[in-house]
Amino acid sequence: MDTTHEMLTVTGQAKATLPVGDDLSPITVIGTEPIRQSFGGETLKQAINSRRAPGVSRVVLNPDAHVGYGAPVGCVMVSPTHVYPGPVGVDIKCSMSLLQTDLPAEALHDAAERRKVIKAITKRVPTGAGRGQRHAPKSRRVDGRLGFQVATEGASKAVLKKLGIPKSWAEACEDAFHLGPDGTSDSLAARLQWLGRERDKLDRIESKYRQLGSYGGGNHFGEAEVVRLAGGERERAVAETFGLKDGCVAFLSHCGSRGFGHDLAMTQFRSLKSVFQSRGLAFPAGDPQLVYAHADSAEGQQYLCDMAMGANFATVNHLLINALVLEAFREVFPGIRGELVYFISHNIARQEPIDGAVQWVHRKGATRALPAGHPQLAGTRFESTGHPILLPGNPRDGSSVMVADAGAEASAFSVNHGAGRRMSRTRAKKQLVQSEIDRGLADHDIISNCRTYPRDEAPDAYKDFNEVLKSVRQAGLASEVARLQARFVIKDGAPADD
DNA sequence: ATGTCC
Repeated sequence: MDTTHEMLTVTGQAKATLPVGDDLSPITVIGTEPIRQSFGGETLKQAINSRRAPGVSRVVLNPDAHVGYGAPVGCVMVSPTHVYPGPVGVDIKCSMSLLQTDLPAEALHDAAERRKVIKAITKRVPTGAGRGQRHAPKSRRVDGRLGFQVATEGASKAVLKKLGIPKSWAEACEDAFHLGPDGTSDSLAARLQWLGRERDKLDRIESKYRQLGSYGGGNHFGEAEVVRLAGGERERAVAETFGLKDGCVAFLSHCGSRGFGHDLAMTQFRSLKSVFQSRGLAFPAGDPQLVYAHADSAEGQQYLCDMAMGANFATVNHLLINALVLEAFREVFPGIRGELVYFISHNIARQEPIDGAVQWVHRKGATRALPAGHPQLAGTRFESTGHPILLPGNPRDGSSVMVADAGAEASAFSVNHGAGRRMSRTRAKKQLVQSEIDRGLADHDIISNCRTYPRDEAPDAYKDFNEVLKSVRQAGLASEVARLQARFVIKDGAPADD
């Protein structure tokens, strides 16, 4: 145990605080004892740096926390005045989505049937860096004009119609579209036109539009699941509102804004860094990755435009993937129905009422968790339940659908975004044995599109998901509504021969 | 996360 761990003051079974000095309120730490012990010293240092950074009013560290870009992945950083691009992250609006079908789980009993669906999906939705639109039919080809519309309008009626996405799915989004800081999409259009002219600022931007409807690589994935509803009466009622169907197949996706958002984020890091340097400003804790802007400054407004456009791209990317996945399922199982349960981000800054004031809530690898009655749910179909929280665990131990409890206020209305890394990619590749990973998944009758499962993405490269979920429950943040059991996984990796 | 080192 190092010095920083000794500074953790335990305030509940799964809650602690970490003091940061200078009369600042301490960091809220969520996690059972074993989870708190799993935090590395560098992770805690990044959390302290974030809390001490200018304009920051509050920081929450979640059970899935690990080292990130400036701030830990798995943290919430709140500011009434400042925006922080690093703590939004390089994959702007990286998100989870869940598609519920009415296909009974038994239909996927035979591996041969699952192989057919895998093939139908990978034919439509590519994986891997730089990949996109390999076999998109003309009707769904994203040219410069449609790409521009996607970036500036998000999931508008016109965009959904052009891409053949059901218009009702916009209502199952945390945010279906993002406007510029002036409250219009005109500011986004102006900004995008300017970026398009500055070739050194955003190179070959139109080539990135064609990645719409693709997964990418790393920890992104698509996964067919069997839905198992939790036992409680209240949980059953909530599951019904969410549209979850016990014993039926659902499809969970994890991806973000691909090369488009990446380029916008990297361009912002570079330009804000040079603003700091030219003005002789010090980086918070000396870390350029914690570069920031006042939300109402010219730089802040430009960042918010770029974040909004990355977010719009990520939103339509997810919705298109879900439409293509449903189409793939229907190729194998004609006539089945599918509805989007929810689409929710874990890399975004949003304005929300926190501690009595509207503030910028930066969720970096953290999921919004608004309980029943929260003002931002007024008028939505989740007003009286809270919205669905989609938490990927790992294919072996499952994933979870949760709903926020009133206690979520303690964590700035946020929970974790998954299990969180236990070991670095390098360590995982060195330490984990390929044959054991593949056998472990085979033992659970889980197949994938990969010949061998990526070692750095193996279940054991991540923290114990059940301990993470226990942390969330014991801290009083959220309750489990359903568990998702993986039947097959789509990931970027060596393709299986078939 | 990212045409994973222009």
